[in-house]
Amino acid sequence: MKPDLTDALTGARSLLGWKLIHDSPDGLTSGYIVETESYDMNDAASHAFGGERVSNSALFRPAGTMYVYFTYGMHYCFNIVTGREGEGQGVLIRAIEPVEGLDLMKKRRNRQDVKQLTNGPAKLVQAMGINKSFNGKSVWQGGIRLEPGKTPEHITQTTRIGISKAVDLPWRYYVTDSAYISKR
DNA sequence: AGAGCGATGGCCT
DNA sequence: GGCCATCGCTCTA
Repeated sequence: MKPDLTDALTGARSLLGWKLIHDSPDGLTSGYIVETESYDMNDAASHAFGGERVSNSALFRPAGTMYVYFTYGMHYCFNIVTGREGEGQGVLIRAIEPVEGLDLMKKRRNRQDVKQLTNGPAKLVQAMGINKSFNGKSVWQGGIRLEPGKTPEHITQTTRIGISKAVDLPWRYYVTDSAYISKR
């Protein structure tokens, strides 16, 4: 059983509710995906805009490839590639609801408040122990993986966060009732 | 509740 | 040199 990663829009919606799991040497952490954003190659806000380069090449691999990038000099963010190889599209995972490994998440984040552990793209990456070494690898082959979670009751669609181009595209999705999203 | 801002480094022009 | 798909702290209200 897999989420529908046919394209970035479908993928962003389909991934909501799926359980993201990282079985690391330090322990297992997991959470339900509650907030996502779509990006594609024809989208000026996307890292894929302008075509493939060394830094964004993972985005041009097959659906299910992970794209992990470094930004603001200190943070990493995590995407799941959608579409076909060469299309340069994907879904940014912006927030998850913590499920397993809460103590480990607190330690990695150096925060105790459960609602502050994973309610942002760089926060969940830190809490889950995701790093650059996963860039280019696939969610279908171990390490970080997806399992069916719980189907969201209601989904809100709105504009994306933290971008300066294509700001009006409503390509952000979140589980309406979730207490673990980055922004309402 | 919301605005402002510093941290910090890779990448593009 | 300037820009970032961010975060957490501080200040004002």
